[in-house]
Parts: sequence; C-alpha cells; structure tokens
Amino acid sequence: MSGTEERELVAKWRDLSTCYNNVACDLDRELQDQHGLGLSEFEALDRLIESGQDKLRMHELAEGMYLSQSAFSRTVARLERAGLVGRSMCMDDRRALFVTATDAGRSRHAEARDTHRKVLAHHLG
Amino acid sequence: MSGTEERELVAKWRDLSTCYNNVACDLDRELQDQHGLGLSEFEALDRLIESGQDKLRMHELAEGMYLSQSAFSRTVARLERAGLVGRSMCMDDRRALFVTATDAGRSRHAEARDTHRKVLAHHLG
DNA sequence: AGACGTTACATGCACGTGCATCAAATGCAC
DNA sequence: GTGCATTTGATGCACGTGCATGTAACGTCT
Repeated sequence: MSGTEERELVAKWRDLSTCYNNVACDLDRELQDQHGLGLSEFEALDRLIESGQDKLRMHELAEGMYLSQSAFSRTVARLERAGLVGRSMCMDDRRALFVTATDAGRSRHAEARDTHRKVLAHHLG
Repeated sequence: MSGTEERELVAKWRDLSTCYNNVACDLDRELQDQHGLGLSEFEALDRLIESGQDKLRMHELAEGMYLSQSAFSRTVARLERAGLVGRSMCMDDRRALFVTATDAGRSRHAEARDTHRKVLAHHLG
C-alpha cells in the first residue's frame, strides 16, 4: 500500500468518524435535553414502533441495533422503568420476552421523532 | 418533509452508524488484542507521531480528536502510564504540558500502524 | 426419560466517557 | 499595581457499555 493510499484511507476514516460523532453527539444531546431519552433508548423505541408490530421479542428488536446483548437488555430495562415500554411473557417460548410500547411510549416517541428527524436533516440533508 | 425523505434520511443515518460501529469495533478489538492499545490511545499516539513535531501541547494534540477534554486527558495519562509518551512542562506557558512520544511509543506505534491500516483497508478499501 | 448442547435474557464487574468542578497560570482592563 | 474573566489541564462522579457468567427454558440425540 502506497503512502498516498494510506493517507486517503486514514482521511476517509477520520471523516467517517467525525461525521458519525457529530451526529451521534448532537442527537443524543437533543433527545436527552428535550425528551429525556438517550440515543439508544430512542433507537430501540423507534424500531419497536416503526416495526408496525405491536409486540416483538427482545431478540427481534435487538437485531440491527449496534449494541451488545447486555447493553440492549439494560436499554429496554430503562425504557420499562420510564414507563415507555412493557415486557410480557411469551407463551410459545418461555425464555423469550415480548416488548410492547405503552401509550406513554408512543406519545413520547411521537414528540422525539421530530427532533430526531430534524437533527438528521441538519447534518445529512 | 415527506415520508420518503424521512425514511431515506433514517436509512442514511443507520448506514453511517452501522459502518462506523463496525470499523470502530473491529479496530478497537484488533489494536487491543494485538498491541494492547485502545482506539483512542492509538489515535492520540498516531496523531502525535504523524504530526512530525517532537512535542505538542495537550491542547494542540486534542484538536480534531472526538473526545472530551477530560477523556483526552485520561487517554494521555494511560499512554504515559504505559510508557509510550512523556509529559513535560512548557516554560512559555506554565499551564500547558508538552506531550512527547517515547522510543517505546514510537515502536509500538510502528507495529500497531500496520494493523490499523489493514483494518481500514478491509472495511473502507 | 435422561443427558447435553443451545438459545434467551439478566447481572456482576471493570472501564472509558461526559459533565461539572477545581487549581493554577495567564491575559486584560482599570 | 489590583481585580476578574479566560485558558489549561486534572479529578470526582454518575452512567452506559462490553465481557464473562449465571439462570432458565428450549431442542436433540440416544
């Protein structure tokens, strides 16, 4: 690999990193300040509601979210503690848990959604 | 903003997020396993050495690194504890500290640099 | 049925991070 | 000069994360 290629590669990585961190930082701050939601909390709530399903297994909801299993488990626990989602037993498979959005969760999501989209539009639009 | 535009925006953000996390995760793991360096530690060391300067003020080195001042301070502290950089007083401004790479720091960087570039090439090449 | 590996979630722990704050040195106004 | 805001870097604290592990409920194979 030539020095020029290397420098381009590193520059590309720094751009990616800078861009991601700018958006994530801004997003987290806005969601936290205006709606009391962390970024991963919003992301989980958003995926749950946008899925169209009224209940999803933990494992299904976790798919595609860049969080470890433990981090995701705690994220849902925080959402539950805040009254935004509920967890219920799954009778087909008693190891699994269903996650459902509460009314409070739906309305909080509706509010936060605008903030989320606005920040994204500002950075990526 | 139309629903289509929104979905595109969210999709773009998820792509960015996914891509960044994949690279960062892989990079951190490889650097940690093979060279005992965290990602932010490598990044700081890399910027210090690639700067061409043999010493930089903390504040200068921190520029462009997506870390809070406190996180950066601790990152350099870890590098110092590992013997990879040294900190020395700056006589022009006695608040400031100079950071310099040690020989151990330079050789560790030389080793880790290949790993770093290889991971970047694999993901972004 | 019994044994064993696998899957789904939760939890103890160590660690890196950001925020707020602190101490010290500097610059600036007067 | 004195006073005060600003800058530089360190630190206490709370918190989110990943890793390893634990627990319980599957599935499979004999």
